[in-house]
Formats: sequence, C-alpha cells, structure tokens
Amino acid sequence: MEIIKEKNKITILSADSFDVRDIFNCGQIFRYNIFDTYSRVLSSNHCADIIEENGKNIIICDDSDYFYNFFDLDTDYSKIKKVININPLMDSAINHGQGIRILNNDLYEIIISFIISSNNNIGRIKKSVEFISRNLGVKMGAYYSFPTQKILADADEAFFKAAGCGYRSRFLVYTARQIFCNDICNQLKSLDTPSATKQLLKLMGVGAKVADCILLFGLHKTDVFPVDVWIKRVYSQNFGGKLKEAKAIREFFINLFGQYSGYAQQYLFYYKRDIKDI
DNA sequence: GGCCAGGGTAGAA
DNA sequence: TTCTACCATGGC
Repeated sequence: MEIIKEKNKITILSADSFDVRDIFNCGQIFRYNIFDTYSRVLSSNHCADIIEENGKNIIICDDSDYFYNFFDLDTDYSKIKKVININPLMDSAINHGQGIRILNNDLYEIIISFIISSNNNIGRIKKSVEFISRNLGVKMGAYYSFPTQKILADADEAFFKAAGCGYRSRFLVYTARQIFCNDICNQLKSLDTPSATKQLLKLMGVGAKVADCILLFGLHKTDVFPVDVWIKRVYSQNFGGKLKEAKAIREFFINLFGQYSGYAQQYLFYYKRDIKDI
C-alpha cells in the first residue's frame, strides 16, 4: 500500500483494501457521513474528510498521525485476507467487503457507543451517539467532539433517555461514572485479551458480545469474535452449524480463524447484513 | 400491530 | 451455574 503522509493530509495511492463505504458501513463506527463528493468521520475530538479521486483516497484531517493509526494503515490486509479465505463463502465475503479496515477508534467512545448498541439497530445507535456529542461535546468549528469522560460522568439518566438510549440509560449513567472515577480506559490499554475481557464484563451494560466489540474496535484485539443476530444467521444458514449458544458459536469461529478472528467476523457481518439471501 | 435491531440484567430455579 | 422475563424505541 503506497501512502504519502503530510501534516494534515494522507494520500493513499491504491484503492485496494481501502473503501470508505466498506469501512464506515460495516458497523464498527457511528459518527460518520458519506456525501456525494466526500465523506466525514469523527473520532473523539478529531475530524477527517476523505475524498476519492482516480482510485486515490485523500484524507484531509486535523492530525495525520492520529488518522494514520485510526485507519490502521500499517496493517497488510492482503496477507490477512489470504489466511482467512478458507472457503467459497469467505471468498465472497472478502470480495464484498474488500475495502474494510478495522479502525483504531477511541476506546471511551467505543465503550459508550456499544453499550447503546445492545438490542438496538445501527440507525438508532447513530442518532443517540450524535445527540450525545451535539449536546455535551465541545464545538470544534463545523463539528462536535465526543464528550470528555468528566462531562459524561455528570450526565443524568434523563439526558440519556432524551438521547433515545431507552432502558440502557441507567447502565450508561453508572458506567460513565465508573470509568471516569477509576480511570478504567487507561487500565484496559495495558491488559491482554483475557484480562481486558474480565474487566470489561464488570461494567454495567457490557456483556460478552459488547465486550468483544470493545476489544476489537477500541483495543484492536483481533483474537475475538463478536456474535450478534447476523453472525448467528450466517453460522446456521451458511456454515451449517447446529450450535445454539453464542458462546459456543464464538469458540467455533475462533478455532477457525485464530488471531484473525476479528477481521473474519467483520467481513461476514458486513456480507450477511448487506446480502441477506446468501 | 407484531416483529426486529451489532443483548444485558436481575431474579428464579 | 443456567434459564427466563423484561427492558425502550423507531422502522417496517
């Protein structure tokens, strides 16, 4: 992958394994917009605009070091794709989502966002996260930052309900205070996957599936496999599996894909959700 | 009007 | 430890 990095600009010269539609629509991030001529993505207090032209992607941003890491530009996706391409279904899924990259998003924003995601749909999750940012974030010119831990720790249940978080509002109040008061995010960053999982499961509103999403999208632990309703479908309908419990299905896929489980999960989730009749 | 959505919690057994 | 009722809400 040929990349030119400047102070406020990153130019990706090849369109292989980089497509903003695949990256943003695959369910790993909720603060983005895809317009006709460009796309905009927000992460913590950062903003980037991406322009596609002649097979190139030009990222205009406030901090190219942040977004070089954010877009995971040091990772060789062609190598990963070869390893996980174990059958015709995976070949189709990888081809469908060829431009996917697993983002290195802000851990705190990911924890809050994925607590909201439980038994919810992506459209509503986007609206809630946008409401929270617009009302408690810092105005950064044309956009709002995600709220700081301190600000969100002061939010009450009525605020999260106004954001459309429903019954999850109680969990969010409790966990936002827990994270801020005990510096949970910095603790998590130093842990391996099993230890981080154990700590995440102590947070109110975080169960096995949300913990896996936080590990994958917030801590870039790729040896996990979040099992949601779409993964259950692709497992039973396309892998011919007979297991029922999410925990067992998770183990099945981790045995298949090992350290690349998280990548494989994203290609499968995006494929199954886009093309339901496979 | 019932079903679904990137599930989790709390209480019962 | 596992099982189950219940949880808000908008879109279809």
